[in-house]
Amino acid sequence: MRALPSRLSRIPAVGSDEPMPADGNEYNFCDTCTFSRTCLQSGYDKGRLRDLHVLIDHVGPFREGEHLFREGDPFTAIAAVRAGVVKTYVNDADGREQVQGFFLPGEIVGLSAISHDRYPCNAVALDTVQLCRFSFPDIAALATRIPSLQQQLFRLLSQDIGKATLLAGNYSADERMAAFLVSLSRRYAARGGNPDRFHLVMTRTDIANYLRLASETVSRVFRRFQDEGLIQVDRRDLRLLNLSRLETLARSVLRE
Amino acid sequence: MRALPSRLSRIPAVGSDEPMPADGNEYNFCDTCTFSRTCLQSGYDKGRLRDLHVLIDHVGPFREGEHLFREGDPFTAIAAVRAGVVKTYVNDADGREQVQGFFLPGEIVGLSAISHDRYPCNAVALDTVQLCRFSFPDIAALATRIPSLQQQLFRLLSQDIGKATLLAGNYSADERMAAFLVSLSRRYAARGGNPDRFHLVMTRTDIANYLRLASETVSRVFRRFQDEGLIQVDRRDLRLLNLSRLETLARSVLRE
DNA sequence: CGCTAGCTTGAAACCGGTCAACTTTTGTGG
DNA sequence: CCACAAAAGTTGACCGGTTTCAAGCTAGCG
Repeated sequence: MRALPSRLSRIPAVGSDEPMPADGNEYNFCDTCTFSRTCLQSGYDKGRLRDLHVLIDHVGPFREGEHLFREGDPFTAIAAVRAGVVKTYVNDADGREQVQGFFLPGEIVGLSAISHDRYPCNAVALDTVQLCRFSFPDIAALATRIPSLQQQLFRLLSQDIGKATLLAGNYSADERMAAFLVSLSRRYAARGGNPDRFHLVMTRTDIANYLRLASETVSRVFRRFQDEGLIQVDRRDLRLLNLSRLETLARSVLRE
Repeated sequence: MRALPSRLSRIPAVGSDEPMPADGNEYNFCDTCTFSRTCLQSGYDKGRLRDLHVLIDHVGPFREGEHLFREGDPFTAIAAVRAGVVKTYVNDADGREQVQGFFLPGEIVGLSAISHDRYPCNAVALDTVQLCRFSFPDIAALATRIPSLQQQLFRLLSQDIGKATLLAGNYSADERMAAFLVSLSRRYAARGGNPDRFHLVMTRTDIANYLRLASETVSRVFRRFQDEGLIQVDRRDLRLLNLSRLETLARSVLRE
């Protein structure tokens, strides 16, 4: 678990549900907030930056197992993960859990809810989670005045269509697992982490439910990958020993 | 195959690639254009309606087997299907075709391209296809002035995330087929067609590639559904004899 | 007529799921 | 700190749905 940036130290203490008060004098954009980063890159004037910033509620921490929202809750906001990992899932007809995605710091949760007025899935914290929460109606309204913000929203939504398409293919257990590991590796690396050594915050069952495999299969593939020298697993700690071979395996899933 | 509305008779003849000239005097919104319909419903003033309309290129017809765009083509426009059926697909590493979707009249093709500057898939006409083509940069710019248009775009994108998630589950061949048939039925019905009798424009292989099954499996399930009195198939002509049982089968896939 | 693409049907193989037993880890309370 | 229980993970044996392979069928078309 990486340490939080110092500017986040003013976040309300554990258990508090209150949004962070907007600070008119000192800007406290968080590094992980995709919107903020995008807008900063685009070189916006202070006024509009302030417009964006006042929409952001810094909420958290949520502790392991706490729900950010549940299926059927009225949809009001999307959220950028600032710290921790979020899992979204639904329960199918037989009560089985179908994991829809894992969201690492910097990634946006709740986009699939936009077309409804209620969340279509549950979101739960897998460890200690901090969020930037945006009122969606407000940010959409602001987007009408900031074209690049609108564009960013379109891009985020469109990207998620592509992601959702990935695991829809009928790939083998090996291909799925390799793609999962490569994807995690790249996403951690994109946030400054180590691309070939990280900690799995999710259980084997979570991974299985995400990849549409049985948890036993996940165990067996981990085992075999280790025997073949591709990875080294010690409980949740993972080392990717042969990233290029994993990428080859994942190639067809990730479409490269 | 349904007859085209009369107002489409002025469309350029077969083989022409030219967009339909914008007609300043007489509005010729097509019934199938989702954007136009939405904006009409929202009760917009004539001026803005005109703004939207001048963005629309009426293109076509494309004949069976003709490509609307190919993977890697520069992305410029999304398109509403006005008539006919479009199939989108990619070729995976082994050269196998992976069908991503079928688009009936009124549906939008190309949304997943927004996050890139190139189309991430191929789109081909399965029969004679007419399109309304929108320059995406232009329509996004217009959306900054028409909030409900922006909202409509957000909703369309978000819906596609949900759709893509549907077939990602590990469902049985029966569930997949039932969901496919029910979905087609509803989409035809939404456009004034018969919900329990329609023509499949796609081959068994297309269906199989879409549902991630072998084409033999599609054949066998069709057979069994017919033996069980659920449907009646004669080549591509299909009757749904027991829609409610099909819906029950499809329930877990369609999440109801 | 015969060719071809699309489709159907049967038999066998296989991948992954299910079931069951067991081990390891984690958490809790005395 | 230990005892105990519950959760998570591993491993093996078996089973079943789908795919694969192979052969034959049908409709459409030159």
